[in-house]
Amino acid sequence: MYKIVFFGTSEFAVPSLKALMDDGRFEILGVVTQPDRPVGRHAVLTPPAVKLEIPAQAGIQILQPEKLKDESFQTWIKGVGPECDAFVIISYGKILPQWLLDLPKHGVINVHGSLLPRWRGASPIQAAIAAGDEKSGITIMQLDAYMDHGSIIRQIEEPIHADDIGSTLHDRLAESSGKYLPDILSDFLDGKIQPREQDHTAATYCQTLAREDGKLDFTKTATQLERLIRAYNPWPGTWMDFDGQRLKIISARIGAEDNAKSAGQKFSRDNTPCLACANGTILEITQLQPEGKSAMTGAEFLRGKRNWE
RNA sequence: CGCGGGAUAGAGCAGUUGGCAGCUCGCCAGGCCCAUAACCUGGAGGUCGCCGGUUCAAAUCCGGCUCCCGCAA
Repeated sequence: MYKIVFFGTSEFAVPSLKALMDDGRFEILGVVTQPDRPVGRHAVLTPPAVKLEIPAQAGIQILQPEKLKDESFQTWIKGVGPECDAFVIISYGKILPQWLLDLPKHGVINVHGSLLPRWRGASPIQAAIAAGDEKSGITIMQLDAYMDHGSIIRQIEEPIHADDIGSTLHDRLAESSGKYLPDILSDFLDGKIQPREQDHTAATYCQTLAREDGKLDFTKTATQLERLIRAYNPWPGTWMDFDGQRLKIISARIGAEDNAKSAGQKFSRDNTPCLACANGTILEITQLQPEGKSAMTGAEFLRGKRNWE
């Protein structure tokens, strides 16, 4: 049995953790995840998704160090690390320092949500949809000292559909990871797979996203914005200013062009609120959400808001 | 007790000097039309989130409560 320690925090890591827990080839000596954080409107202290997946009777040790330098964590990881075949890190949320990468026998294995070297960084799924990529996928790789830079063990492609939003692609990639990771990890540890170095000249990068990044810029084309709206749904979401408030745009489609409209102009067509974008391209808003209100369709929005045009 | 918006017909919203509850849709019936998601006529559908208070009279003023949501984290 291979001994591993699992580092992971968010939903993306859950299918992989479950797959490894259920697989007799692996013994999980511990799960390292972020501390419980205040979440939501009333800042309720909430455990990370990964922690919630671990049944109490599994007897798996859970560690939630605030910092990797915490003395108790260091003592534990340095004790258990050298007997590990590998650490598996998926969506953990911290950069692992070199001393930690050096602990396990075969290093640290990472799953990244893109086909590296494309989309290194913190938001590969949103970046792929926003860029109009036709396919995405997961990369199982060795972690080295640079971000998403290590040698590739294996990649699994996943097509991006025209109606994919951030969460749907996220979920498929997470499932894909859970489905393939155990076998690939096992083969790698058996020495059956020789990792290959990335083509670093082909690397592209994406940033950590914040809510501000979701502000729609109507000097872009409707095609670009429609992709962005899907990519950023549900996180970080896209929005525009209207009536002194923030209007979240949940979904939209591309309408027939109209060169008489100027970029950013609001109008309606067939009971659907529309926005003019670059070069006369038109975005038809199908679903949106005003501040303080629940999500509604574009037609519903127009019934109450007479000042859209 | 982090800041803020909201709850009125099936949906989206108006409605404060307190005085019979409205609009745009949808729905039902009928009409017009070759036809229609278009147009015309009529109709059904509300304990105005809940509890209490003030008043001759409360959607509206006062107090308490529940739920939904935007921001922030």
